[in-house]
Amino acid sequence: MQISLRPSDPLPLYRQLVEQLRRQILLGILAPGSRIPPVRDLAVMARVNRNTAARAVQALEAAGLVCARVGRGTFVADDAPVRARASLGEALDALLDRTIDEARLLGADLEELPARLAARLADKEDAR
Amino acid sequence: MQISLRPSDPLPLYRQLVEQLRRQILLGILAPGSRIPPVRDLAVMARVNRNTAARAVQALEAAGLVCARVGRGTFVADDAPVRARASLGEALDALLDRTIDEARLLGADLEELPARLAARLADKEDAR
Amino acid sequence: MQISLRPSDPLPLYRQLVEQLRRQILLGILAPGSRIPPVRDLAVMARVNRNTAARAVQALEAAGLVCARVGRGTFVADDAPVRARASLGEALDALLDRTIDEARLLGADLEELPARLAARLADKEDAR
Amino acid sequence: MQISLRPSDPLPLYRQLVEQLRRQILLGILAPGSRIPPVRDLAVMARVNRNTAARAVQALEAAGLVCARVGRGTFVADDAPVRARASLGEALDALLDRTIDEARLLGADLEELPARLAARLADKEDAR
DNA sequence: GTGGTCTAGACCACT
DNA sequence: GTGGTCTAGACCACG
Repeated sequence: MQISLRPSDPLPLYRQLVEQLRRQILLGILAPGSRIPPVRDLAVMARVNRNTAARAVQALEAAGLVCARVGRGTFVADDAPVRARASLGEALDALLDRTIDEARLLGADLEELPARLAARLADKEDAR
Repeated sequence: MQISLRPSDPLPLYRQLVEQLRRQILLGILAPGSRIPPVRDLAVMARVNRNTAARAVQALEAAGLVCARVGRGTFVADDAPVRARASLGEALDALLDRTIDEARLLGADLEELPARLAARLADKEDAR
Repeated sequence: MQISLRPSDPLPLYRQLVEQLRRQILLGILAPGSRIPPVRDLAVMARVNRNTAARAVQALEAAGLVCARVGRGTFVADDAPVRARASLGEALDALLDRTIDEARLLGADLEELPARLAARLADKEDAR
Repeated sequence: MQISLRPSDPLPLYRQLVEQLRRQILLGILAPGSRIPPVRDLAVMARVNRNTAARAVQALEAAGLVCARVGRGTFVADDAPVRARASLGEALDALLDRTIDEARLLGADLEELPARLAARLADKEDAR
């Protein structure tokens, strides 16, 4: 299991960590009932302050994806994949809505937006 | 000329103001050589403190879109439309890049992204 | 008699006007005892607000280069050339001192400064 | 590290601070990757309000000399020395151009200017 | 009335 | 404790 964050990203580190972990759950890398690494280890893996890692885990627990048992560790909830999948769609739509709002604020032509996004994606693939 | 800011938006007020003004310049509502409203008036229009409005105008000046003359007022630069258009493209690409990065972080299928964005746009149009 | 100001210059317009007039006195274009143009005419010549022209004349009077007689006009003082010449040297040294201080603040190598100034002058001549 | 500002200087305090910090970077006192003092500390050192210090740091960030991370601090950019050196040359030429323009306005003989500047520098050294 | 600077003090999100 | 934003109110030089 590997975690890679981008410190320069405007998205806070703990939020990036949340998304990474949710993704692992979504992809089944972290299976329901399995134990996730302790906060200290997460912090080391993500090269992040312990508090930052703890905050991410708390967010996951608040979202019901994970369940912390004092003294034993934190475990992936049984219905985590379902929740994760549902929340992925929601999160994605919310993200796109924010993108649309910002683009409108910039004065862009919204019709062109999907094409431009596709072009941008193609650019990134080429850069690989 | 009207200005509407959303105080709850994560984008700071002064940045929202910058974008609104840049858009007016881009659309030619504020023509090159014309005078933009004094900072004090902008502040009233946008319902923000004078300093906040001043900060936005100073950002515009730093971007070369506008030229401020103490005691006389602030004027739209002659090459403002060109600069504004160029910076719109940059801002838009930066926005889309951020969107792509966040979507990847969420674990989304990037291929689907443009289609989903288009669908989201259509939804918003229908809601009108 | 012609006056040319640069509105974009950081030096305020009225100060530029003062220097232009002082120079005219220094060069004898405006002779001792002669009448200088009324503020209104100066304002037109310099393409400046009347208040700005008035301010410049007041500054000249405060410096003793000029003497205003209500109802009759403003006249160049008898000792104006002497004063103007003396103040030129002072003003020049003050200017250079300011330049040195700023260059030091910037972290520049002061030894190089005169040579760089000479180079800059040569550049400007070539541009002619 | 010490900071000394002159409140009576026509150059605004925050600009003076910018120059002081840029100089430290230029001279390598603040090395690339190193952390600069927190805004609150800078404010105390420079005896200015926190906002004034913050404004200076933000200007440095806008110039790409420094990178601010909320909650972590502000760090000298890797390419800061290069940028700083480049901008020093520009700033110096701009300063000398302003000096030339003002001297011309004063009615001075521009040929003499470099020599006079050198003399003024020698005077200052003797005064030491 | 114009833009610009500065202070003071508050609140926020992030580490 | 870190940087960032915002308000409020003052003062300044310039036109």
